[in-house]
Amino acid sequence: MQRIKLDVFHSLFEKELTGNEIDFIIALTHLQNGRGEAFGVHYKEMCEKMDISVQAFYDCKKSLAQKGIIQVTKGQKDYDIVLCGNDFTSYTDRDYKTGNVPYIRTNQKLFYDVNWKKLKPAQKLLIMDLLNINEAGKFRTHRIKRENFIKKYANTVAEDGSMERGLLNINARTLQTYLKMLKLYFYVGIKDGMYLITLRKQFSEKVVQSEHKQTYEYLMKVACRRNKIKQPDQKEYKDILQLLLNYRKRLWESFINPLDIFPKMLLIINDRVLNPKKWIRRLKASLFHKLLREELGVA
DNA sequence: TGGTCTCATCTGGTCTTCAC
DNA sequence: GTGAAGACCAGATGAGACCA
Repeated sequence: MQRIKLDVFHSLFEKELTGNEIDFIIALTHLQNGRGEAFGVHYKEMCEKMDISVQAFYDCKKSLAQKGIIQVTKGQKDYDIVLCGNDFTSYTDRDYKTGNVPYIRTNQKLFYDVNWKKLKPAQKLLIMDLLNINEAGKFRTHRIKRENFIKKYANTVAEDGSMERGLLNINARTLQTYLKMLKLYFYVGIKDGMYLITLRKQFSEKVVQSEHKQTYEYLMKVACRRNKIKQPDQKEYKDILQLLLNYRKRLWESFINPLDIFPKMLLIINDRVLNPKKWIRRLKASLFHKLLREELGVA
């Protein structure tokens, strides 16, 4: 589920995040299921995905947990990470059709752009907020009075002399410099004291067409790593992946974690081998199907 | 079974960047 | 120009894997 709920996103403005922390959250949304759970997050994969150092991974994980943005559970060689509040299970298909699900998609080309990594945290949050506004407006030009734009994002002085904090907690001059950067991703113009901001079409395109397929492909990868299945049979692999996609709705409605089925499958395959070190570690789609149906209570 | 190697994780320090 | 914070590097340590 490559998306982040709008209220979760809005809460990020208060958390004083670093650039890497924002990228960490976005990377998590690429791995998470509909409950905001990312199982089997491995430091090496995240380092490669985000192009960060190993230390940066641990710094981000620790810091985001301390800020209450994620909940981390240590696995054997990886982590199960929950992006707090990013649970989409309460929404129905009808909610999506009627547009009652407020969220930001994170599978757009914008987030994979080479310049994205170089941006400052406040710049990333500004872009994401404007992206959301543009999407909500069906990519029509966003119009906002210059003074309102500054008041919304930058710190300003109120009439009584007190400081009013903007969303980005920066001064107006800094915000002005950010406008140059905004032009990377948006057409930005000013007319009659109004900013006209439109997302460049090429950055709104999806990188991954099927979110569900990507979610379950990742799950398969984690299952093989955790169960030490080093060279899985490709046919069995594809069959199990297809099973997971076929049973997606039932899995969605239940609290069954498909990852729990893989060790059970290995246990049955090796029922006569007492020493797990001597187990034959392979996938068997027919057996997986049987166990999955049992777990789901399907006759 | 014990020695060796590799991997995962953490700590402390330094360098770099950037807002003011 | 400066101070603060982010990002990264080097090294230490412990756990587990591997092999003779």
